[in-house]
Amino acid sequence: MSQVLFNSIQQKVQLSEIEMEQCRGFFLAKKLPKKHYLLRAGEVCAYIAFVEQGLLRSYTIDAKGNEHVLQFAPEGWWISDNYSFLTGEPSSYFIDALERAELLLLKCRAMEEMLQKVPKMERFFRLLMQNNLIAQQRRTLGTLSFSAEERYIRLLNQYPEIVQRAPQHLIASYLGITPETLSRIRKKIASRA
Amino acid sequence: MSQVLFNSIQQKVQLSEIEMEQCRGFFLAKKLPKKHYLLRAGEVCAYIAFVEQGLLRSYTIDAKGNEHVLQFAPEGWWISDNYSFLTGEPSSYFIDALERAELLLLKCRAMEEMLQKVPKMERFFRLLMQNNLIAQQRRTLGTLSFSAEERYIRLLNQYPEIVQRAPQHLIASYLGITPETLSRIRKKIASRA
DNA sequence: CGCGGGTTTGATGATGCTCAAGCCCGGTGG
DNA sequence: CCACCGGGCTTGAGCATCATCAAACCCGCG
Repeated sequence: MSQVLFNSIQQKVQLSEIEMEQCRGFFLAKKLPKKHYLLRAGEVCAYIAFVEQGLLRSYTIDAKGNEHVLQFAPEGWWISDNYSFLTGEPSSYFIDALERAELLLLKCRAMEEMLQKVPKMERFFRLLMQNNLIAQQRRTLGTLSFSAEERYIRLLNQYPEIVQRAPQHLIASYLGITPETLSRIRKKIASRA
Repeated sequence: MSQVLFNSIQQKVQLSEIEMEQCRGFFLAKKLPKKHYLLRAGEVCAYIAFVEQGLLRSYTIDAKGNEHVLQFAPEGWWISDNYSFLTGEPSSYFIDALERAELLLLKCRAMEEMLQKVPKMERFFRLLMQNNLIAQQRRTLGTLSFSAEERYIRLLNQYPEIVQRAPQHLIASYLGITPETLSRIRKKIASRA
């Protein structure tokens, strides 16, 4: 099993060598070139993806035609549309590669089989989802409590590498502001420093 | 085991009579009068609470002294501070009762034992967390995509009973707007109807 | 070398906040 | 039973933040 994935799992549950080996078979390696899509709105999200290398993002396009970045996923992160994956309903999200990426895909069926065979993975995914939920709640509160500038600074502090690697207008979209506003915020911060 | 809890679990996993019976023992019944607290910021969140009856809410007070409602929890919902519960760190949330409530509490230790004894519950909590995550992501996108008025109307459609039961200034706080703004929005909507 | 996407800059405007005051209503004490 | 108190909701005026629209600029790439 890949070292990156191994570490990610080992942080939350202890798997034996054998269990690790058993898990390996359920994942499907995939390379995704820059700008290529893993998922498009309208399709059913067939897999949960673990990012070994590269940078992905998920986003949606709302009724007014505006794009909103939901998530960035660099190495060591998972990305998918949980709703579509769980229910089998068509997704309303897009997932694409901002940098060429190497992924480990887990299809729905394969995941179920893995959870049967290695029950500890049920616990792993429970903890994964729980941690994602905690982070998402923080983000929600952040958008309620803080100004655009404060949110940008918080993002800079928490995920500097993402701010580095993603183009600025996508950072703006993630923060829920326009590219113009982000540009002005950066100017203002720079003038203070 | 309580009927409400039974239904909530049965929606996600199939438990036998015996398993249900086994689970029951791990929960602790508690009545919480109106305005009483289940958790205060600074304390460690000792339990996950299932709401059998009544209405709870979690909120935080930010650095500027503003209150932000994170969640409402009527019958059939779970509420806690996942972060504090998982890590044992002090919480930064308050949880209190907007209506007198009947709860089933699950302490950390008891939860672990239950997961040992009834492994299906690990799956249940995984699905619970996953669904909460989906809902939370929707909320985040909602605050990015929609105006205050649109968000209020969406809340009205999705959770009319919560809008009914919670005081207006808490609804405003949940939506991330001031009570004044919500009042004006309601006036505007009424004048259209 | 020129094209084009992304970023910057400027001017204007809308949405929602702040502060202040009045109102409505339910609960409490006289 | 009534008077009063107080919290929550409403209303208004002025203001801050951020969006919109338009134009210029920058720079990597074909």
